Amino acid sequence: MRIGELSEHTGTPRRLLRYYEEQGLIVPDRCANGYRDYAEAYVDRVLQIRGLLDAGLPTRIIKQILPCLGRPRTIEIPEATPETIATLERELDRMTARIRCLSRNRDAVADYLDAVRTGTVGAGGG
Amino acid sequence: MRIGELSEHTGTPRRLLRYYEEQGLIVPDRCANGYRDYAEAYVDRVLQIRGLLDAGLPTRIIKQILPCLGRPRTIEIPEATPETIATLERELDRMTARIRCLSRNRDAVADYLDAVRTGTVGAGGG
DNA sequence: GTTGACCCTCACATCAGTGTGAGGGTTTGA
DNA sequence: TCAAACCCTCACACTGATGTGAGGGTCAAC
Repeated sequence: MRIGELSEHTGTPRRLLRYYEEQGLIVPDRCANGYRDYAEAYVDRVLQIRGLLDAGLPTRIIKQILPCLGRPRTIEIPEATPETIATLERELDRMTARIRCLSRNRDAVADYLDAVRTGTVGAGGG
Repeated sequence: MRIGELSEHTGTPRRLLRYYEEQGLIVPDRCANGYRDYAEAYVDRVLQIRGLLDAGLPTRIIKQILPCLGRPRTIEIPEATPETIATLERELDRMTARIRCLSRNRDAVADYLDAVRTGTVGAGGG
């Protein structure tokens, strides 16, 4: 599919699809006329990229973790340099920390909203 | 405590402590000479702010969720305008989505690293 | 062969978070 | 009084993710 179609399917501006490519996150084929040609799988890939970006990961890191996602059975171990492994281990820790932080704060916000909705504050509601 | 001390305790550049203040995330007292004077509790607060920033939340949102954190028993319901409530509900959803996305990808990275470490790929390890 | 909807490559602009430094006051200690 | 180590307020600059537009090619429909 071409960039316009992918843009629609993923709700992502064309500009960003080109940007992700510039950052090496996606590498679409090219038609004879120079148009980008995306495989079907890029819909999920782009959605994943956007989710990770939204979660605070920079494109540089996303680029490194993308290769180990999506095909748990066909992991390409040979592609993993010791350097990449180290980066992944570091990022694994950071992601875990992020999840913990987000979870804690999410729960707190949820508790707050609960209290607001029931008009209750623990002080007895009055 | 003064800004230098808070900076040390939180590993946060002075510049950023001033920036967080500029964004309304923290509001230190001032000494007679104009120096900022931070209560002990700001250490945790700043750490929390940095965790949320790292998780992708912008200061604008952090500012809104901060008031409902830290004191689950003394929530100040009256401070919650309907607008704030709506924002919080929206952010709650987004945080949940972020957590899901991060968890899924975290697990995938963990699986990948596991496979690399055991030299196993399902293909038999080469 | 012209129009309109696509696509392309720049390239400048914006916003948030952060670095860095200029220019200057305060406090502490020799 | 002077120096060192703090603090202050600007203010410019960078990076990363994104918006926007200029200038121009491609292709299908008329």
